Amino acid sequence: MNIEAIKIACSNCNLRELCMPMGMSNDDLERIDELVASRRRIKRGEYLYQNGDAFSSLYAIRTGFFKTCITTEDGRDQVTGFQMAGEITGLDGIVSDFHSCDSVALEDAEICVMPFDKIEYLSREVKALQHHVHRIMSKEIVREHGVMLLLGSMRAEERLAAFLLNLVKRLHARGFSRTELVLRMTREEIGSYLGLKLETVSRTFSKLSDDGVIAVKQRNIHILDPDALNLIVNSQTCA
Amino acid sequence: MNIEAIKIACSNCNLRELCMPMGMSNDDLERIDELVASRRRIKRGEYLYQNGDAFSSLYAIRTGFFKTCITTEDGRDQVTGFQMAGEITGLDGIVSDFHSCDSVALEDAEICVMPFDKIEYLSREVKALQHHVHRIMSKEIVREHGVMLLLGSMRAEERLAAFLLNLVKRLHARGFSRTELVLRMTREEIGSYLGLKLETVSRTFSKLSDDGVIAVKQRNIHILDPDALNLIVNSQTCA
DNA sequence: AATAAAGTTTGATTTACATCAAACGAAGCG
DNA sequence: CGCTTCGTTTGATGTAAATCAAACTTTATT
Repeated sequence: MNIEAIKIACSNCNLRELCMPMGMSNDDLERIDELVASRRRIKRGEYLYQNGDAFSSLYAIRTGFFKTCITTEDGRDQVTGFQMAGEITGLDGIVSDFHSCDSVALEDAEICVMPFDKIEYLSREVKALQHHVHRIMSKEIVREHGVMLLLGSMRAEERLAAFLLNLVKRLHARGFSRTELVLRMTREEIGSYLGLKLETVSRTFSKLSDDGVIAVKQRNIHILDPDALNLIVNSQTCA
Repeated sequence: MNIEAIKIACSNCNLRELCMPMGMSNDDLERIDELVASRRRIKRGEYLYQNGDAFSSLYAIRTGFFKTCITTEDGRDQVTGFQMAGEITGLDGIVSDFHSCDSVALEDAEICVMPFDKIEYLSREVKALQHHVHRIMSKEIVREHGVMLLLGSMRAEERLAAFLLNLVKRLHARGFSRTELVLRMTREEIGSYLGLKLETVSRTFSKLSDDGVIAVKQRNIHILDPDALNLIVNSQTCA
């Protein structure tokens, strides 16, 4: 085993518990290491994949931050998600063998390329991996249900509160603060994800700031009153 | 092989091409028949599964029409999808072993129960089934991307037009008319799915009807001008 | 068949967010 | 370093859809 092999082994990766199944035998762990064919560095603003690209692999994010978005013929644009270290992207390509959205790096990033035929091959051999793949896809479906609830029935302030709570929760699971976060995306990208215009996002940040719920310094957000933020999400004003 | 066995065999099912992988050997086809543990009849208004129920199976719809919806603590309700014959429901339960939404029959229905451990077992043996399961989940993810676009950036008229076109497309794939459809859901359920209030849905139906694009008689919809309907979806007025 | 309940339509009014507009601040570039 | 570009904030105004309300239609119940 040479240095290169050590470098790209999932079994040594500190993100393993986020993107790989847990509780496997050493034997299985070794096999899983075969999954990652290569690593790739993506600079800020570059595409990991684009709508129309042939689908070949899923990607595990090692470092950096991505957005996925769909663009329609008539120029409409919708951010469908934000992905961070330890998360998997590319699932949209499986159904048709072509990607149907764009994945863009919002900061310099490094990803692990996992050829999907390898994933399917190993999934047939390693039950834990098979179930893990199923869980990842189901998790994405459930996440999108939540976004539908947000877009379908929440007001601007609720949407932004839910968004911030979701981000900080995921960051906390990665060892970051429960109350401090740095936004990697613009107000416009937040707005696209939340079905709002950037002015509304900006105004809503100001409102939450005025109310003493959060402190906003550019893209640095400090959650001053987590309970208040939770309350905003879990109780529509009108009921 | 007795009569009962014939009755519940996927290999004889006229919906096979919709919910099962194609191009399998007879050998594999026979094994797939093991998937369906039982059939279940669901009356209109009854739950197929509910939020909090233990997850054990995916369900293939043989006849009837379902909605899935999530309900929050504060009483908000969001319809996340409508499912018809040949479609699979229950995917939300995989990630946590519990269902996170409700599935409700909108008309008397019959479904095939496919225990998920059987699916995983057979997926390890039959490549075509494995890939089929992956494609079904990816397809659901891509569908939800479309709903996010709809909820995030379309106006009421565009949303309803997109909704009708999607329904009629799926119905046509099942041998029904390209221009006539019967809505199985209320205006309120349509509104919940589309992020609109029932009054807005009703008004938008009236508008499309006044414009001669569709004819509305209660829940019977006749698409008079499919091109106009397409145009409504594919060109936002303001650009 | 009578009555109640559920669902739908249409009108009047309100409102949350979009749009238009301008100024300001931060960051990238020659 | 100054200039340009990009992103953000804030204000004034407009509008699509929500809300409130009432009449009407269809479907369920006794």
